[in-house]
Amino acid sequence: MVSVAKTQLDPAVENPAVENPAEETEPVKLGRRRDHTRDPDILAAAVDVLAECGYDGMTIDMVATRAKAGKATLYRRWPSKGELVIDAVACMKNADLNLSQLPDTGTLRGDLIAMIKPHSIEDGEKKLRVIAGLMSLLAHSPELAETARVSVVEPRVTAHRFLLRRAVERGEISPSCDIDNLSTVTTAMASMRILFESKTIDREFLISLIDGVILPAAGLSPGTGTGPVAEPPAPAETAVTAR
Amino acid sequence: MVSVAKTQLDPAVENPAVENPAEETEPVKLGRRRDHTRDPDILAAAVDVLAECGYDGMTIDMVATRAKAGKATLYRRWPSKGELVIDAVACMKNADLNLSQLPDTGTLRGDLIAMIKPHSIEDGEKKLRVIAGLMSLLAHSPELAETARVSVVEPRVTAHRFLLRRAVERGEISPSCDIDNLSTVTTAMASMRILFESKTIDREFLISLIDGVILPAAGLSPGTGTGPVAEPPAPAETAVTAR
DNA sequence: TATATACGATACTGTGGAGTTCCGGATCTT
DNA sequence: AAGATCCGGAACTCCACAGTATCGTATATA
Repeated sequence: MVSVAKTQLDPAVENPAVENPAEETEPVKLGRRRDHTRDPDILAAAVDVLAECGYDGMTIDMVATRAKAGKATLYRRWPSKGELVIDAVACMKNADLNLSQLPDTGTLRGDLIAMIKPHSIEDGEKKLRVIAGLMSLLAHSPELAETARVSVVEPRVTAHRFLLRRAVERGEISPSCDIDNLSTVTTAMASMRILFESKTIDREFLISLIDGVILPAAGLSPGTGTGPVAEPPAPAETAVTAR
Repeated sequence: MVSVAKTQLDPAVENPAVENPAEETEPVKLGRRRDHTRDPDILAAAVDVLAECGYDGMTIDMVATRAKAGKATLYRRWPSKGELVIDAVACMKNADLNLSQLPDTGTLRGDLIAMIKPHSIEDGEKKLRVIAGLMSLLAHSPELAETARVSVVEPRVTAHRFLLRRAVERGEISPSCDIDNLSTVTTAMASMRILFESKTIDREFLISLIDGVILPAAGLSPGTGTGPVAEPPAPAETAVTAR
């Protein structure tokens, strides 16, 4: 169940101007052309339904109705429910976490706190609910699992890794820190909270993770302000290049 | 879908000797009696199928066949698929993590490492796969969500919390440590790894969590306990016990 | 022995949803 | 204009599965 996604990714099939000489002959283009401006609406509707009902609870009719489209329209664009879902999950990626317009406050704690934004939290919760809804498929569909990971988990972990590496370069924390694990902790703990405990993520929880886990594990003791108040039990031996 | 579980928990309905005077009249007990020694087999079969196929992929026939039982037998004992699943999830709890026969090596690191057992890892992975298979239901069934949490997450977090508290009482780590978050980190990270990354849990990963996250966050530099230390990128100044 | 229930096995019923087809109308090419 | 394809909408087919009923057999009470 659920095989390969290709729609949305191969403009040659849709664009009349492009023709692959060695490809299967795309004979002509006659009649009314497909309105691709509707694709995002349909995919967004699919994401909404996925978040609410999960994969098995979602029906094509639900998606079509919510997108104010006909069922046949959906099947004209995606060959099956599974492929529609794969595209829907993949299109969740966009979001906001652009590689390097991340906060740069000068301290790791400042950066981590600056990443706490209500919009980002809400967005993350919804995406996690989508993942939860199709989690039973992930074990049997490595492709979907990878798509989900890249869309939801990967961007957040990458952002944290970036901030941690910069803190190392800045000399704020030791290079011997376990960057890989530390950059995953917040996402893992937030996932646990949403998926298993049915709680929501709030600012207080995220700050408790920063001050109670990440910063101490990085060798920093949390200060009250934005600045680093390094006061570990053992004196830090690393080169303290205060920015 | 999926309502209340009561089977297995009310011996009065099954035991001929017990009769509730104000209850519904249990008239008599005639004919062949139900063989309750089969219950565990059926529930175990249900857990197996759940782990492999998820809730929606699981059929009653699969469970009956695997348990070498008849479909009617299952419906004689559980009124619906949903209630069977609730009981199956609840019966995963037993396991091994008895409250206080946990390791006591004298050091936090020793205790945490002593908790790493192949059997426990394998058991945890299977249970997580079960949870993954019915995760889309958890959002709509708080009862099932709580049952799952109590069966899978709660015991492990509680065990870690116990070890951390003992380390505080022992004076090994500071009472100001964020015990609640730290006792959840390992389970959260392991869940992330299995559910999102389709990786397995191994000893190396768990030790890297202990030495890279938990102990540093608790204010301990790794190497004070027994056993090998996870290899950090930078030269460790601690006693290098090359295994 | 007569009666009643549990057992595994199998056949049956009912329903919900994936996927298909057809419709009247709109939009494109030639 | 003619023909082809799109659109939203609705009716349709097909099938898998939850749940029920039945059968021959086994095990219980009275």
